[in-house]
Amino acid sequence: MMSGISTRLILGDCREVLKDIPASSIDLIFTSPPYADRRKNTYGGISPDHYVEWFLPIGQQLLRVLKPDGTFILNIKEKAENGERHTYVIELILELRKQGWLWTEEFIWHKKNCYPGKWPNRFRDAWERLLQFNKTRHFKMFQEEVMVPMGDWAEKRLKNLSQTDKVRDTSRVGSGFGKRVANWLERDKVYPTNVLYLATETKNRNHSAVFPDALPEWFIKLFTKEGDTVLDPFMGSGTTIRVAKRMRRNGIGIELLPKYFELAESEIAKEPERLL
Amino acid sequence: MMSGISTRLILGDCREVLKDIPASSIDLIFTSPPYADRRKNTYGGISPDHYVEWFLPIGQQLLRVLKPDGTFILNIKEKAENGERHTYVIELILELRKQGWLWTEEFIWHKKNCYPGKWPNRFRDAWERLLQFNKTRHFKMFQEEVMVPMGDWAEKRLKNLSQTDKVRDTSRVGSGFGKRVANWLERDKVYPTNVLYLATETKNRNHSAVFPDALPEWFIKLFTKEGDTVLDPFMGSGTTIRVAKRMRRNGIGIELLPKYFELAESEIAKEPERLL
DNA sequence: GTTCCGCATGAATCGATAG
DNA sequence: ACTATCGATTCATGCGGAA
Repeated sequence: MMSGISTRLILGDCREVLKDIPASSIDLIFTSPPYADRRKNTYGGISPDHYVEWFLPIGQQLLRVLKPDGTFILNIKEKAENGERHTYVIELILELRKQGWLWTEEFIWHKKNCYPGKWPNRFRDAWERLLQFNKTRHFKMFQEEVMVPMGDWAEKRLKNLSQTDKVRDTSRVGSGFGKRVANWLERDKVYPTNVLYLATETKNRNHSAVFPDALPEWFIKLFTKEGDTVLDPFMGSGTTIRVAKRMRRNGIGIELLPKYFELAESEIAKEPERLL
Repeated sequence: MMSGISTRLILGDCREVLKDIPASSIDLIFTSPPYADRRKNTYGGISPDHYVEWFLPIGQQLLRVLKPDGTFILNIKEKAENGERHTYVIELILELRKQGWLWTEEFIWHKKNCYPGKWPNRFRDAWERLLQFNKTRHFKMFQEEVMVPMGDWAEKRLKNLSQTDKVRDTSRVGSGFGKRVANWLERDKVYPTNVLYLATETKNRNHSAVFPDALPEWFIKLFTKEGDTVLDPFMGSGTTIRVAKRMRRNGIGIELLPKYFELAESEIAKEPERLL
């Protein structure tokens, strides 16, 4: 094939389909399972009280198919029920750890424009969890790929290096100190934090996506290189796999409902790969 | 008493002191307990593995002293250890529910300026949890008190004003157009979300763990009225109780260490109550 | 009076080194 | 092997002095 990458879309129940995927073959799993996206009737309508036991066999398969240095990002948010936040998400974290997953980090998606509404006992929910799990402590991470422009601080002050930083740097033993300072002086980008402040954009598409392209894009940049493989076992309308294709990553998307599967197929077909 | 409100500061271990506080007498508990293994030289550094069992007796007392329609806000963040996020905070949530607490909501404090640093496997941590617990589903909440002056759309409307209009507006003080702009600013208030985007406090160098006044202030406005009572069992340098005094709420602050107790005393003494 | 700039310093985390 | 200590890394903010 010219492009060198492949995009596989599979119609079916990921509890079964995942069994056919080879072990240690996936670099990044990025997914937003039902309930995070309110698809209540999918998968027979999982009740919150049975969510953990429903998810665990899937977690086991994901653990199998992920490469040792790969990463699993789970986008999820518990619903409020009877005036309380339900506990199935935090229970799931504890159970996935028992399965062998490392709970490496919890990123926050801070939604710029969240769903409107008003309730007597709570405000609008403007954030979701992006739980990071890994198989080992030494996973691939390409931090430079997601650096962001420096804040007002340096833009206004012409990238001044504080005296403290100079002293701290000078005090370190060994060679290479001058080079490091030079790098600092010319730097205009900084590493991001574990909070992603993104809008939930719905424009330019005729359906409402669960999350904006920028969300999977950020994690694909951070945890994979071109030619790596991204898996989304709950593909939905195909955002993750479509973005993966655009970024020249191999994609495997699994979706149970024909309606979503066909939508994803057509959306992904339309998406061109980025030029080399 | 002229002021009509009282501020009680108690030097001692809250595990003991709380027993002397009458049942159902507190409207709001806002506290930031020592984080596991932090402030070792001060609180003796509770180890992560024993954090839950250390906190539970305190949770029991807090449940007793809180009014049925009162609220308990717990500011906390788990540390990273051996490359993983520790689970003691989410375990604490589960255990507090077993104690009878309702886990009503989880607010996020998105820190504008988080601690710097770089590691091979994670980014800077820019958020903390503000866990909301209640005794009943029908608690006091004064949402109008924390409405934010400008929503996104109002902000955009102001930005869309031409520069000429802005100049004309400032040059014609009291003109009809100027009043309308002022009205936009005053009138277009929207309810906030469950994410608070605030900077940490860096000016107060006497205590290592100060959150900005705006943090307790927001929750005091949201969950209490003038004359209500606010409790902070881990007072530290006294931010919560000082803000409560300024806002004409009764305050009860408990602190174990004489050093912080005296600091809190002097800071709170300096703080004037807001005029009626 | 503003604006600008120098500077110290944080509820951090990891890896290496030492006991 | 396991724990305790230490050095290295990093950046937004507010204060105070200067222009």
